[in-house]
Amino acid sequence: MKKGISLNDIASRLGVSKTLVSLVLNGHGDKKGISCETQKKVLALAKELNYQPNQIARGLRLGSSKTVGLIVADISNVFFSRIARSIEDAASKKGYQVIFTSSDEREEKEIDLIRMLKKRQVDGLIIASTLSNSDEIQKLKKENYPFVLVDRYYSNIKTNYVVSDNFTGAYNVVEYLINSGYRKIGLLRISPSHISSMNDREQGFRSALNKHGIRVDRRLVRQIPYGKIEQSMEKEIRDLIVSPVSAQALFFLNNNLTVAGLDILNKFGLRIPQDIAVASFDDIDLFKLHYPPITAVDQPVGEIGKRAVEILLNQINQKEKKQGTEQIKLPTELVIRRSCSNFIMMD
Amino acid sequence: MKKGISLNDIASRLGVSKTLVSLVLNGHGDKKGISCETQKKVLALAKELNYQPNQIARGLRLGSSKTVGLIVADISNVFFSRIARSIEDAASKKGYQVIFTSSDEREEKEIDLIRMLKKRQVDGLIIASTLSNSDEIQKLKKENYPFVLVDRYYSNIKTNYVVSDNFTGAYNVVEYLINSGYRKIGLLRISPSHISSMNDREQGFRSALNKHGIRVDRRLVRQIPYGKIEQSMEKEIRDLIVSPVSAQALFFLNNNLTVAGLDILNKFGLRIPQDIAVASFDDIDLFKLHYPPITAVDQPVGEIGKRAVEILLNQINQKEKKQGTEQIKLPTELVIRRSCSNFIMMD
DNA sequence: TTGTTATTCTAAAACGATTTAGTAAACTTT
DNA sequence: AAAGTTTACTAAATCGTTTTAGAATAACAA
Repeated sequence: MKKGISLNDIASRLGVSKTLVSLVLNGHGDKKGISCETQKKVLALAKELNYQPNQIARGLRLGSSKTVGLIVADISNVFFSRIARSIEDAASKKGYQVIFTSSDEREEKEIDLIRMLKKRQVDGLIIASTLSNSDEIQKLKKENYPFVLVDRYYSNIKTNYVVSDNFTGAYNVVEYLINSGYRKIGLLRISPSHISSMNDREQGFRSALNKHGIRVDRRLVRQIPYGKIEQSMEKEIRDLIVSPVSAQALFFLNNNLTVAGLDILNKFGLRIPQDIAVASFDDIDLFKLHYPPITAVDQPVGEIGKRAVEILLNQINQKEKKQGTEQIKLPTELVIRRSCSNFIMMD
Repeated sequence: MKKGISLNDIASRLGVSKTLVSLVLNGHGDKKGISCETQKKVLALAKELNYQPNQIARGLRLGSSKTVGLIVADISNVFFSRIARSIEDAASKKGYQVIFTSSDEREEKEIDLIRMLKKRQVDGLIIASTLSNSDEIQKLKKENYPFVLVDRYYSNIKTNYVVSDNFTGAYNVVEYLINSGYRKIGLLRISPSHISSMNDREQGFRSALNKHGIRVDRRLVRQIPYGKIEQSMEKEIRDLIVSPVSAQALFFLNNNLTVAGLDILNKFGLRIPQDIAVASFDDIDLFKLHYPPITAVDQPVGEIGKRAVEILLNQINQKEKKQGTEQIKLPTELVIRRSCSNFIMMD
């Protein structure tokens, strides 16, 4: 492979120093009193040779790679890929590129990825963290390494984070279900149990039930391990619909669960909402087109990414001054469709 | 922010040269005759200080960043995010990380991204290229810069590529439609017209019609600009169903088109397949769960990513020897569901 | 002539690793 | 004891930038 053109190549061809070339190309020519003529020559040759500065060398010297790392559970999950997209857009507007990685909701893998990305000198991290033990995040904080959590946060550490208001989002949809006449609402969530978004949603669920004087039947709350959704869903749903549990409605805590759940309901020949109502956290295309369309809580995905980048770049660029952290909870939107129509006003 | 531990830090604490430290940590200690004792000391201290080599410095010296760049139309599109995921997995197994970027199907943006990634010294590129003019790709080839095209290729240049067998995939589904009794089949594809995957699919469509003695009515073939799918779909479908065009079936050439199309069909109150049949290239979750489930051509997404990485890393690691290129067309699978049941054997 | 001040440019260090080409000391051989 | 061989290590160059500190020349004033 042809090696690229370097500052040295330009300098030696023109018989000047590479200092001069660097100065000119970085626009410091006038300030540093490089003659107009010389500047023109340099610029012309740089253009002719299509000089592209080596960002690795530049990064080494400047101590910044103009790169941020992103760690999510799975980049092929719509929710994360949409966040990723908005992160890419926001970052590239500021001259940063993004390295995407997937932790598969596995703690060791996430820790490895953090290390890997630090070795690569990314200037900061955006993490949808899956750690039960937040030591690694503590460490980042202690080192004053720039990072922002998204989707999930740790209530015991004060860090930057940008998440949806999961509690309220869940509260609202459950309240809506209750108002539609449902009492026995099954909840399907992802384990492990330390993912804050899942917990907040579950709390929203519990809180709405309490508020309306409905006791939470623990048999109505089901945990499904990430990575085993397809395998476990059938059993969980069976357990939920069987008497005496007899769930009248199912609330799935993310889009993966809902998709898997719909598949099983379909397989069981259960009609929505006549036989069982369905609501989902996370709104995706499918829910709009599904028959019947599925009621869902829409998260402000684009905004999450955008804000996360904003905060991260801020922290990166003022790394010296130790500054405060930002905690952001963005409102969700309840998109009412036809998967949990009122018992009475059925259409 | 605390700066990381460098070779020098370790060396000076132990009163040895950084050469020695580097040698030991890279496992060349024995070969270079470093005493066992000294090696132990070095390893111990490196561990204690949690030394992590600076990959940027390493990359500069070694001329390789252990990073590959990926350019797709839109990372938030399921098709691409799934490819991306398989690329990430395959690459990370070999110690490479991936920088993901989205071109939005815009040529200038793609060219910018190629330049950007080269400046960043990525060791190679994987591109779902949207260029009408393949000069930029030619250039890469001439420079012997390692790259692999995915999803789309250029028939006028011999490059590495990994794509689905789009022609056959389309041919088969169209033949299936014909055998199911449909004659007037509308085609909805993405413009611009130089995307090879779209063209090959269209050719497969035309070829199947010809084979069965059906003349291709040009009014049945519709181009929809990328980025204006939502806006254009309504008009295009209206034009397709109106007499005398009167399409009996619609074949959408990618998942975005299908999703938008289903939305419009639903809006028009058209029943599938009673009023109109539907088939899609690209199979996604939604089609399985849609009512009725949509017949689709499934692409071997995971395999595309895996093979692309394989070929790319091969080229990277034998960059000296100029080698041949690999052209790979992977078979697709026709997933028959209920969106284009036979006119006669309707269920 | 000498000293001062611009003007225009450059040498060299630095970033942190790898690697080539050694060196110094100890030990072996004859 | 001289020569050769091991053993255990290191100095310095290198990758391609940026940046500090300063040099060389010319122009000007005294």
